[in-house]
Amino acid sequence: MATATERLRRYLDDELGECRPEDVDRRLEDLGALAGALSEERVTTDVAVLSALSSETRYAAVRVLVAAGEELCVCELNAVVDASESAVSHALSELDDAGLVEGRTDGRWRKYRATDRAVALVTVLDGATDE
Amino acid sequence: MATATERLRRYLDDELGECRPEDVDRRLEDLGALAGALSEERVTTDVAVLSALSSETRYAAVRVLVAAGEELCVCELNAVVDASESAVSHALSELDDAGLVEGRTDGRWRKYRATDRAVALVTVLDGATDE
DNA sequence: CCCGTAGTTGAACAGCTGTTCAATTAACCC
DNA sequence: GGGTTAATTGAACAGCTGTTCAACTACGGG
Repeated sequence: MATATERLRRYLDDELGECRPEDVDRRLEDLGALAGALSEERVTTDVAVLSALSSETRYAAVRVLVAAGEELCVCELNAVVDASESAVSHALSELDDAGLVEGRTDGRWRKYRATDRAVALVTVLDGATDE
Repeated sequence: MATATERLRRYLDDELGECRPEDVDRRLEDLGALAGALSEERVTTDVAVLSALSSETRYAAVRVLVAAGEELCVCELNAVVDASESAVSHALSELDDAGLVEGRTDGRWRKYRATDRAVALVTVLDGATDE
């Protein structure tokens, strides 16, 4: 880590023309603030959400639910998602854990809907909110 | 797949009270349209982007770049991202492949910035666009 | 040209992951 | 209560992944 700080000092020296120890300290502080702007817990949560979507089966399931705009029955997802029934069930379970879908039981049918967060993420991936 | 259609038929029967073969066909068509709204290529691309962010090292690097709002030198990232220099390099390379960062060489320094897409995704994860 | 620096990249490896298979659970109907 | 249906879940396994290590490439200065 000392070498990382050394290199940063040389970089600032290069950029600023001259570099005092306090310049390095300040820069490290500024950079640390950027990294520290979100908690470790938040990083873990966000990465869990992103991981939940980084599989074609789970992503497809979420896409269908978002496109539907309302809850769908698991048997409907099984009919259109290109994966086995068991794989779809695993996918829905993990999406539920990640807070991207919400499920409810209706008799022996089970229905899922996309959460607002899933909608927001999918919308961004579509580029609809590019501004 | 025949059993999936059979179950869908029973579901529609249950939901609609009665179910004709053309009802099943129509529903399958509607569901298929939801799934088919985006191309296979697009699914692959989106999943690649999401996968690129589903690692704490890559996610942290992108978060810092987004928070910085401007390009940072690799040595600056090395100073704040909690990973080895080599791991950070691998991370940046994959993020670049996924279109989430853009790099340029400045002498022997190498600098990266977050792309608009990365900014949009991170913003959504923050909930800033929840509406 | 040589040396040192900045950063990248490939291979190895430990650990992780998604699907399959089979068992299981819960609900409904007779 | 038994049988069937709807869906879930755990374990196994093949394949994938992130970090480390070491080698490499490119650039700048003397």
